Amino acid sequence: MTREKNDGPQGRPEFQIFKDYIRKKGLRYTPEREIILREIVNTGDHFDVDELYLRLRNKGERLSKASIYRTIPLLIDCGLIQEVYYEDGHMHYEFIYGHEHHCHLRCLECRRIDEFVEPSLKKIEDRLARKFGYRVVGHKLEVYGYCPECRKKLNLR
Amino acid sequence: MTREKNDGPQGRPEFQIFKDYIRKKGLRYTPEREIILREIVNTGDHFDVDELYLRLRNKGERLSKASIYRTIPLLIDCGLIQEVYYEDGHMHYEFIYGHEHHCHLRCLECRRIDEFVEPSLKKIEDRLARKFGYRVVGHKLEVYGYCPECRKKLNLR
DNA sequence: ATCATTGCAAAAGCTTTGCATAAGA
DNA sequence: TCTTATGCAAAGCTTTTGCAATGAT
Repeated sequence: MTREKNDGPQGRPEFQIFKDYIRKKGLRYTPEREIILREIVNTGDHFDVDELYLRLRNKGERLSKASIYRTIPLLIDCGLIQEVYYEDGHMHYEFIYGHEHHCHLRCLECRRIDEFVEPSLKKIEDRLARKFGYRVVGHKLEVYGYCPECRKKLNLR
Repeated sequence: MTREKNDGPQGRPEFQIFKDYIRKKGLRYTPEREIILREIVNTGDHFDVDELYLRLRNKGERLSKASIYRTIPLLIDCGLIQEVYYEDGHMHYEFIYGHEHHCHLRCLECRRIDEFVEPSLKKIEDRLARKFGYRVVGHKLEVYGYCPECRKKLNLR
């Protein structure tokens, strides 16, 4: 019986990736680290430290914010999450493993965020790599403006 | 005799734009505000608060960091500068007035930043506007990877 | 038995703010 | 004269860090 992507929380590849990363670095796979990753995997979206901390607290988990701050660089380093943007005085992160690479469209008024896939960026990357001699590994595109609702509300074109 | 773009510092349109903005808002055009804008215009590139503050101090200008922090939102609001990215624990800004809209290509190793113009993003904006019903006003694209020098140094493809 | 990790509280660093004084308009 | 702006220092926040205790391997 082969393990599938949704074969129970611990069967998800994210946990194996994290474990392998931790072991390879000679670190330790602790309950706290697993709890943090599980919460990120389960809610599978954007998050920030404070919000993640409160969510875990409300579920009765007892762990410190310091542990979250110390775990985040590890999760970034093994490619499970990434920084998305800095706003309201703190960083916002996003769970990316297994998600098709996407970009963000954000409303400047209500802060709603839509996601979109833009395949042509691959070509742009290639062109830049050639033109500047870079080894390109990724990009972040954020398009901003006003969402349909706020456009109406603000009487914009 | 018509005023040209480089007809002395005070003849540059940036100052007029800032003055008009200040007046329109019922604020006051102070020496401190002008000194800050002049430094940004003259160095015409990326900057952060601390660096700008030290540069002005070294030139013998006596003004406080608080004034810089209070002036920045005004300069953003009238479109003379913009936030570029948050790194090393603080925000980085960029002087944009009169600069062709460009995107950034950054080296993850040495932090070098190259700029490039990518006209196809206009089409992407239009497509998104139609598809999501947004009124799109701008975008930020950052492509990252390793510059030619660091590629060699790190032995990357 | 080792040595990394945790929680806590303190420290650090950037940014904001309260207040008395200065100074545009 | 009336208000806004400035400088300073304190406060506010997020994030980092030192340390003793804990726990993974």
